[in-house]
Formats: sequence, structure tokens, C-alpha cells
Amino acid sequence: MKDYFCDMKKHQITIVDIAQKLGISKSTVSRALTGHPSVHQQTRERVLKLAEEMDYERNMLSIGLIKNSSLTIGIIVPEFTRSFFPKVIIGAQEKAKAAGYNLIICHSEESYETEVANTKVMLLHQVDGLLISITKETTNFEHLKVFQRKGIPIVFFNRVCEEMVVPKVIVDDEEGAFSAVQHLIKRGKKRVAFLNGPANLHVCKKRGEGYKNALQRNKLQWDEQLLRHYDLDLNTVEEHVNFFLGLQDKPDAIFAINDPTAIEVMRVLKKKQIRIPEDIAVVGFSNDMVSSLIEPGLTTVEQPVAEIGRVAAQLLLDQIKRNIEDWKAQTVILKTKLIQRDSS
Amino acid sequence: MKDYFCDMKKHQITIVDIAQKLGISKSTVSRALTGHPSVHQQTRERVLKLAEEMDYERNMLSIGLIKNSSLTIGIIVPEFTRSFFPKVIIGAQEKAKAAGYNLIICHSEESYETEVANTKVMLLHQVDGLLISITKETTNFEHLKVFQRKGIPIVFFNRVCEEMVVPKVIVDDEEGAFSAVQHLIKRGKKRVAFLNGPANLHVCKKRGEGYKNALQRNKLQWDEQLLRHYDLDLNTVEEHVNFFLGLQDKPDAIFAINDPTAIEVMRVLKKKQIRIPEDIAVVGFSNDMVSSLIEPGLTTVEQPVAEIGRVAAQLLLDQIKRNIEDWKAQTVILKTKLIQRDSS
DNA sequence: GTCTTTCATGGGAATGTTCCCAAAAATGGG
DNA sequence: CCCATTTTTGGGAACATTCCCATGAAAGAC
Repeated sequence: MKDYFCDMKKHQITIVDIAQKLGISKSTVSRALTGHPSVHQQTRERVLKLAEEMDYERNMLSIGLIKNSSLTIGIIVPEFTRSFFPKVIIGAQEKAKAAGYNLIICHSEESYETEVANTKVMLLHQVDGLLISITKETTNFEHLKVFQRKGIPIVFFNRVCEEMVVPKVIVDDEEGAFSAVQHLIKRGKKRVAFLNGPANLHVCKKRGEGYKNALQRNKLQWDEQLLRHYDLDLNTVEEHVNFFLGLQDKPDAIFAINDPTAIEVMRVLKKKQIRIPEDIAVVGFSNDMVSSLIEPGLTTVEQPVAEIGRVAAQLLLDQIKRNIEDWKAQTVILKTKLIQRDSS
Repeated sequence: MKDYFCDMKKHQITIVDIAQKLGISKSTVSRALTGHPSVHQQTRERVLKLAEEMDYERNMLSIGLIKNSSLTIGIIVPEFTRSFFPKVIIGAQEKAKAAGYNLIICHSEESYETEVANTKVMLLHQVDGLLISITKETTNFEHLKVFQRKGIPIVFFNRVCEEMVVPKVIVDDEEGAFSAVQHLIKRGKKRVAFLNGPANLHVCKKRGEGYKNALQRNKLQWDEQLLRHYDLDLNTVEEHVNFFLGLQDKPDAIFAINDPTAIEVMRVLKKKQIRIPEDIAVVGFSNDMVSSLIEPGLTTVEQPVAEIGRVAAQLLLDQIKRNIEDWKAQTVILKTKLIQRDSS
């Protein structure tokens, strides 16, 4: 027996519906809709008009199925509430949109587990390419290598994987850190501490190198105690600051791995009535929006944030268009710029 | 002539590949993969093992095509770089993920045009439901009514459309504004100004009502000049503050539609050496992360941000599961809480 | 008028999966 | 050992679209 209630189920408008109403074949409707040249002008207009009237929308699922492409690119970011990654996403979206691609955004919450789950989501949704900035926990890259095996291009940005040979977009972290420390030294600071991020992240290693280079260049003695790695959990910043303050030979400046960290450092210092920058100067990295609002204004190394997103998206789109054999693994390094404010 | 190079084209692993390798039918493979009960335990294990080995991933496009569902929900936000919407998204993603749905995020950039384009994207990708907070420009809702016609549920949050009868999630804006103004008056302020957002947004209307109610309750005279609407472009805040300061009878407190606005108000006041809160107190709305970092700390009305996202996603998931006839258009109103800091 | 060329259209396979129906195999009761 | 029942499997339609091949019509050349 037939289930008559089935008919109540909402029915999607398809090209077949349009074809039937006009008494033509679905092939012709398809051609009219996709702008194929060999369809009579009059027919095309009739199709377009009726499609409009019927609220017809092309079904990307079936198109994607045929073309083996979803016209979608995925982006996975470890963090979301500060301004850095949203701005990167906006830049990437701009480029993607211009090329007819849409963005699926996922948020790994700095968790390796979630990142792996996110990559599954991306595969399930047949993304044509993936933009990713890894979590602080990610040291195994098997979940990302799957993409390469499947021929889906990947581009890393900001937090990159060293062992994978794919395009990457970063800023000149070494140079940026160098200029920040150089600036502090020029201001007369002799003992510059560096509160760095997780040691496994490439970006942190590079900034560490820039820090050391600046000290060396200025013939300042390099003190191991003044370089600390922390896990980016802002709640633990206070401990590290306290460590610095407990040293026999206290630092007179603290360079922080990013702006939120620097701001937290400042909060701790202010609580202890330590003057900024007279007693201890503070410098951050990335010029978040907050940094100009607080007091004193935070000196920081500006990154071209939206540009990172734009370049990464462009590299990915280039890869998508190319054959696998022609993939290139260039690394684009963008310039940073020191923004001087009152914290130094 | 056959194009032999065609064979080089990457081939997606399908259930047919698995079936052939095991010498069974694709139906059985499908059943094994989806966890259908009527498949031999041994067969299931063989399938699962081989699928794992071959890096097989289910093709959601074809599944979506059959099920007429993409297991994806869309979310459109007008703004992205401040902490409010990202936090809402995180809340929504949490709920969606738990129900097996993924999120496609789009960013309308406060532009009606872009919002319309975004809704097209959502339709193209066959989202099963839509979460949206409209732009400041949106006054025509035809692009959203299409979803209703197609049977795709919508839930509004924060910035809602009054004329559409669908579920909405907001905070008690009237009460929130009331408590903010009440607080200022209790602190001895007699002339409280309100720098409101665009008059067409429901959320702004409601906060305006709360403001007026608080004045009335305290038998303060209601001065039209003290209530100004602005377009949320932070660059124009200075003009409005200057207007207030130019009045014969200046305000002694400014209540702002949101935290970024309040912070900008404070910046302008500080530039003019006006003391906060002694000369003019400032109160914001929504307790963004920045608000506790600046000086003086901003008094503000806290909203349960992530909860807005969670509730909205839950309402949407409920709708998705229900038949169209059973759709309910409840409006959930969440509570706000006044956070007192030093700006008042 | 016939033949060739161009233009416009139709038919049907293919994309990867699910799901229904039927068939085969295994199990059990007498 | 046979029939009934249950378990497991296979075949094929369906989803909405694209794209190739074929067909019909119109147009132009001789």
C-alpha cells in the first residue's frame, strides 16, 4: 500500500519541475541555467524567468557529486575570541568569495582531539582545500597527511607544520622579535625577558631566535632564566611574571609572545604597583585591537593579519586549480612592523 | 579515441571499491558502515578494517542528496572581530556538534547586500537550518522568507526580525538597560544620556524603552536631546559625544549601546580631560573581554553570550526534527546582569 | 531540390550513497 | 529430513545534476 502521507513531505524544486512546466527537457534547462552558449535566447529567458518565480536554487550537493568538488574550502583555527584569527578568516573569505568558493570554518579550541575531529568534518564535506593553523598540542600530523594522499591541497598559516612540504604563510617572526627586543635595548633596557609560547610551535622557535639574535647583536649576556615557555593559558601568566620578579637580577623589560599575554603581564605588574615602562617595559606581538585601548598603550609588533588570510587563500586556490604533480610548496613570509606606544 | 590521461585523475575511494575487494555487494558494505543491525559481525569487521586501511571517507554529498539534508546548519553574523559573535558561535557549535551537525559560518559585514549573498550560499549548500543575527541595514526580509517557503527553519538571535513568526533568542534588553540607568541614578547622576544604535533594530528599541522607564521611575525629566541613535560606526562616536558636551545642560553620565561604543566614548572623554566617573560616568552593554582590561574598568550589562548560541542552536535543532506543521515560534529571553566597575 | 553545416534540443549514463524488496543462507522445530 | 522462520546478502531504483552523444530543425551553398 502506498504511503499517502509521503506526498506531504516538502519537495525541492528541481530542474525537472521547470522542464515539465515548460515542456522541454531537463538538459536544456540545465544548459540555460549554467549559461551554456548553445541554447536559444528565448528558451533561456523563459527558463530563467520561471526559475526565479519558483524560488529555484541549484542543488550544490548533486553538482558537487558530479564535479567531485563542493566549491568549498575549509579553515581550521585554534582560537576564536581574540581578534587575530577572525581577521585572518575575513581576509581568506574575501579571496575565496571572489573565486566562487565558500568557507567552512571550524574551531579546534587548542585541542588536538578537536582538530582531528575537525579534519574529519572537512573530509565529510568534501572540501576542495584546507587552510589550517594548528593547535598548541599538535605534534602528530597523520590526520593532515590524509589530505595529501587524497589530493586535497593544504595551506598552513601562522602555526605551521615543519615536516610537511606544502605552502605556508607566516610573518617574519624572527625579524619581528628582533626589532622588538632591539627597540627595548635602545630604550636603555639591559635585561630583557621573553615570555614565549609552547616550544614545539615553529612560530615560537623563530621568535625565540629573533630574541637571542638581538641580545647577541647588542653584546648582552644571554640568561637562560629570562626565556620562559608557557602554554598560552592566560591564567598561568602570573606565575611566570612572579618567577621573573623573584630573580636576583630582575628583568627591566618583558617581551611577550602575543598581545593578550602582554596585556596580562601588564595587569599583573600594575597590581604589584610596578611602573610601566619605567621599572619594567612591556612589548607584545600582533597589534590586537585592544592594545591601543589599554593604558599605557602597548608597544607591539604589527602583523598584516588580513593579508595572511588573503595570501593563504590565494595559495590554496592556486593549488586547487593545478594538478597534483604541479603542486609547489612555497613559503610566503610577510613583513612585520613595530608599533611604538607607551608601554616601552 | 579514449583519453588515457583521464585515468590519472584521482579516484575517490567508494563503497564499491571496498565491495569489490571483499567480493561482496555495495549494499552490505553500506550497511556495515552505517551500523545496520542485520549484517554479520565478521563481515562488518572485515569492511570496517578495509575501510580504515583505504582511508575511506563517507561522501556526504551523496548522502545529503538522498536524505535531502546536509547535516549542516548555517550561521550568519554581522560582525566578527569583537568578542560577542565569536562567543555566540562557539556556543552554537557546541550544541550543533553534539547533535552531529556542522556549522557553516558566514559574515555579512553589516551589509544588506552581503547578507543576501550569504543566504544564497546557505541555500546552495542545502543547510538544514539557519541561525542569523541581521545587519543594521536589513529592513527587507524577502531573502529570509524564502527559507520558510522551502521548509528550512530559521532562528534569530540578538538582532531579530519582528515581522517574522519564528523562534528568537534575545536577552532582556529592556530590563538590562533599565538596571544600567537605575544604577547610574543611584550613584547620584541626574542627567543620563543614551547613545543608542540604529532605531530600526529591535534590540535598540528595547534598550531605549528600558532607558526611558528608568528615568520615569525616578521622576527624572525626559530630555529628547539626551537620546541619540547612531549607526555603530565607531568613527562617528566622537561627533555624538561632542554633541552631548555642547548642550547647555550637559549630561553627567553616558549609557552606550554596547561595550565598544562605551570604550570609544571613554577615549573621547579622556582626550578632553574629562574625569570618569566624577564628571561623566560611562556604562556599556555586553561585558566584552576588553571591558575589564581598560582603565577605568567599564561598568556594563553582562549577557550570557555563549548561552545565546547554545539556546538558539537547540531551538533550531528542535525545529529541524519537527514537521513544518509543528513549528513553534517561541521567543526565549535570557537574563542580563549588571557588572559594576570603576567607570560609574 | 539536395546536400552540408550549424544550431538547438533530447536521451541517458554517471556521480556515491541509501533503502526497499527479494533472494539466499542459516537455523530450529517437529 | 522437510518446512518455517530468522538472519544475511544482493540487485536496483532513487536523489539532482552534468555532460556526452545523437537527433532534429533550420539555414545556407550549389
